[in-house]
Amino acid sequence: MKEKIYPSGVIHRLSAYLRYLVQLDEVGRTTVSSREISDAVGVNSAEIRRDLSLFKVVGKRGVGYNIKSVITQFNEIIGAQQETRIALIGAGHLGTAIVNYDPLPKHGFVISAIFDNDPKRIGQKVGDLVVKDIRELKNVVKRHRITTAILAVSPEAAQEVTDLLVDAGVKVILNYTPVRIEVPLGVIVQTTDPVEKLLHTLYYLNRTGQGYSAAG
Amino acid sequence: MKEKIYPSGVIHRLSAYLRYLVQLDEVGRTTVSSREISDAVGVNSAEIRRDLSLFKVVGKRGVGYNIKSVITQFNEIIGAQQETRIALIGAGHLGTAIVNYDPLPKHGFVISAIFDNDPKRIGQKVGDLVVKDIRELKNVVKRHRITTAILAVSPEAAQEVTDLLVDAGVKVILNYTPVRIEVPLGVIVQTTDPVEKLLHTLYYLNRTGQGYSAAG
DNA sequence: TAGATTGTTAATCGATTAACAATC
DNA sequence: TAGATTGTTAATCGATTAACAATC
Repeated sequence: MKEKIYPSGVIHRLSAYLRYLVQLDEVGRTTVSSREISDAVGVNSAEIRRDLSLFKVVGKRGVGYNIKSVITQFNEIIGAQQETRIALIGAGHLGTAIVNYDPLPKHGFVISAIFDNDPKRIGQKVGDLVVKDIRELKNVVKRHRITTAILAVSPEAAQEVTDLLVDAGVKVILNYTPVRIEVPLGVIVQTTDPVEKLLHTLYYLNRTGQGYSAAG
Repeated sequence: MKEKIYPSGVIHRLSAYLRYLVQLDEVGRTTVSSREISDAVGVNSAEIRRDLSLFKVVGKRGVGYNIKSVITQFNEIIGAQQETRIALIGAGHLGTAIVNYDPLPKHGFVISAIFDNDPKRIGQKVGDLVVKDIRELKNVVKRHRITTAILAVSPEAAQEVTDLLVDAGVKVILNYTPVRIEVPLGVIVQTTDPVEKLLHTLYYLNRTGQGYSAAG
């Protein structure tokens, strides 16, 4: 671990750039300018060039950056070169929507197993997967060496399931429930909450008639 | 509009504080210290006090802040005192999950109408609402004076539906599709994308064995 | 060449934090 | 009073931006 760890802000922007570049690559584009990325993700073009330069990503003056090359370098920086296997907990409406969310595989994220505790759901198919009993969680997670989980269960069950995940060795939890979950040091939690986003946006709606566009 | 418009970072933290305070209020707590908020939302306690002080929110030394009072003041600052009516577009799995997401009403966000273009879904009930034909969008939005929409349609339909929303007069769009949508100046878009969050988290997972917890 | 866009500097601005007197 | 926590200062650190020479 001699590598420098960059601040959260930079990595956040990097993720946004990567997300956009993969979209461009998909439609067959080969180069892109910092100006164009700026328009798409809402970050100042000078800052984008500075970010890229920080990671030793170089472009061609007068032309722009090579999309495929930047994608490769970004994936290396983030550590997303190989597949990341994910356990999805909760086979309800949200869970089903996540399984069918096609940008995930495009970025190397694969839902490897889906769990629920409802007997009516266990054994049912969701996408290509059969819903497993939550009691099989630890075994399956260990066997498939899964380190990442998406939590799409009821708020009441959130902490209990989190404890199971931690016990099974999961290191990253993307939390789609509205509650804050407690995890030991060493486990990363990311909470996705529409309420915070709506509140944030509401403020600007009420203060300005002006356009304001946020990427994240 | 003589009021000062605060930077995005501050408002983002404010939304996170509010989210947490409402949770505390629900379980009957009356006061909270900056230290406790800090532990919950992952922001330095000095920064929290500085933020509150910026908005003229005062606490009691040795005691902390009065939760109900802070909630009221925050709602005023954000402009969330009264109900915000929301149009939900897309009655699939994600749309259904959003309708049933109970923190929304707790913060004054009410799903007033739900739309789809699939004849099999139109007329069906989702929660307490009957799914309406997307062609009724403009009429309903105008009649209910709806200014906010949540977009939970397929990526292919995203831009087309966005244009309808803009035409109907919607000012805020919470975008749950994986595509970037184009809107005119004056319309605010917030994109919620699990891919960016996963990429961001993956970086820290690969660089540190250390705990790292992000609130937003 | 002419036009476009990078890579980098230098200056500014805002965010973050530790520390502690004030005071409940 | 003793303990706790605010409110605020002062110092630091990192993010942001404009500008433009370099160069494709």
